[in-house]
Amino acid sequence: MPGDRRRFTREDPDSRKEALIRATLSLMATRGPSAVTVRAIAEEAGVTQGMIRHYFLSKQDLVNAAYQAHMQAQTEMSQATHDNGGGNARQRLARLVHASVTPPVAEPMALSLWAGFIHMVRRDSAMRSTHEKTYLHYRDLLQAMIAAALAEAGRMVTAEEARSLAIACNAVIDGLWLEGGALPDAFDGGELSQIGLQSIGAIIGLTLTDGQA
Amino acid sequence: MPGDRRRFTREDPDSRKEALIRATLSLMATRGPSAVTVRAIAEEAGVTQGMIRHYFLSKQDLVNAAYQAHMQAQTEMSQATHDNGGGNARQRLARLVHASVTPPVAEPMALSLWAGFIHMVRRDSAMRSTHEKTYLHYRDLLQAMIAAALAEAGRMVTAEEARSLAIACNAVIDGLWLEGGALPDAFDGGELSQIGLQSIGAIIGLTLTDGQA
DNA sequence: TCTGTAATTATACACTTGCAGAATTACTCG
DNA sequence: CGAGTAATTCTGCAAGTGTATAATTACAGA
Repeated sequence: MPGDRRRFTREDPDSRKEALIRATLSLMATRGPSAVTVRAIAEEAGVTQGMIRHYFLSKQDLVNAAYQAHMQAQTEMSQATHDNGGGNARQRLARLVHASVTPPVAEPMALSLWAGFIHMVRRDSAMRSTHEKTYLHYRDLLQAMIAAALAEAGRMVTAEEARSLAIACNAVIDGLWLEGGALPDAFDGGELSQIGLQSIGAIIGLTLTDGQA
Repeated sequence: MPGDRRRFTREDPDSRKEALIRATLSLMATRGPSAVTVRAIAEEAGVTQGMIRHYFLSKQDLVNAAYQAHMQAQTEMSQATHDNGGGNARQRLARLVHASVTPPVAEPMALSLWAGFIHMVRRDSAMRSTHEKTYLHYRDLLQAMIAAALAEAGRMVTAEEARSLAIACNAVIDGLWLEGGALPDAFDGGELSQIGLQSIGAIIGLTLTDGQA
């Protein structure tokens, strides 16, 4: 009998891919890597499982695409924070730090995603390359902003010093991001941001907390 | 015919459990959560899969036990660093920081383990409780040592200040631990330790790097 | 040495997994 | 309107999963 087959409409290939990627990320974040099955992805995306291999070479290929999409989105979020608005270099650095340890960048789901992907990153060279590129891109951005803020205050630093400072500040940010994501209830609202600004200020020798609470 | 069945010797229950736990951790660290199957665990431990349910209620029960064993080992490692040797509070703090961002605490496998467990931690309340306890234990230790080092230098801080400093220093340590584990080849030997000591020194306002390279 | 028993192995089962290909349907173009 | 085609659904499959239980074996104590 006709009609017992599920109705469907043809959609734009890009929007179908995007739906599958979104479904993959959602499952990975909320229920972990073990829940990322072709059937679960398809259900979450509102299609049948055949679509995965129709639009991607394999499930792993879809997962890789999802990872890249996630990393790109994260990069663009921090980039936007960096570009937007005026102020001097010191104020822009403060904004970047603040944005990096508060939602939507720092949230439990982002941490879950990161954890879910990290062991694939170690084995898959394409994912590893994406990973390193994203990480170093962020750190370079941070290093440039630190150097600019210091120059603004009349302090010139060597590239080597700037690198060390960037690694240190990046560690503070990553650490707070990690702790906020792992124990979301252990910190007051704004506490992590406040601590981040103070510590990074202390490390580079500038005050970043004026204008804050 | 007799003899086509695999030979075995009866072993101490504790050593069998330990072997299964070690196998679980090894698989989780090297090949990720998806590789942690009853058959793989059994092979790694040199037994047949029946042993898992003979010594544990379920595979999940074994995984929980492995997580607890790992966390306890990590705690004991930092505890040992803290207790050992003399020196003043400032020097002991420096040793703790150094130990926390160098092997065997900070290494790629430890990061993989952490990532593999973290999404289970979110759902399983027993694991979550272990997680929080371990984390807060370490942070309290750090906070006490920071307060002691400051007191030694004649600076008294309120509990609130000490808490903030401990969170910040913990973030530096976690961040360096994370970066060292995620990109093991991106840093020179001793670089992370050096950066950690300098940054934490800057945050709390003490010099921790004398006697270092 | 022999027997009892618990440790260990081996086998079976129901279920899930990723993947492949056939069947069907919605839309495009003449 | 009617045919072609590609998107989508559907069904099946071999391999792998955790668990349950039966079959065997090593060892302790009489």
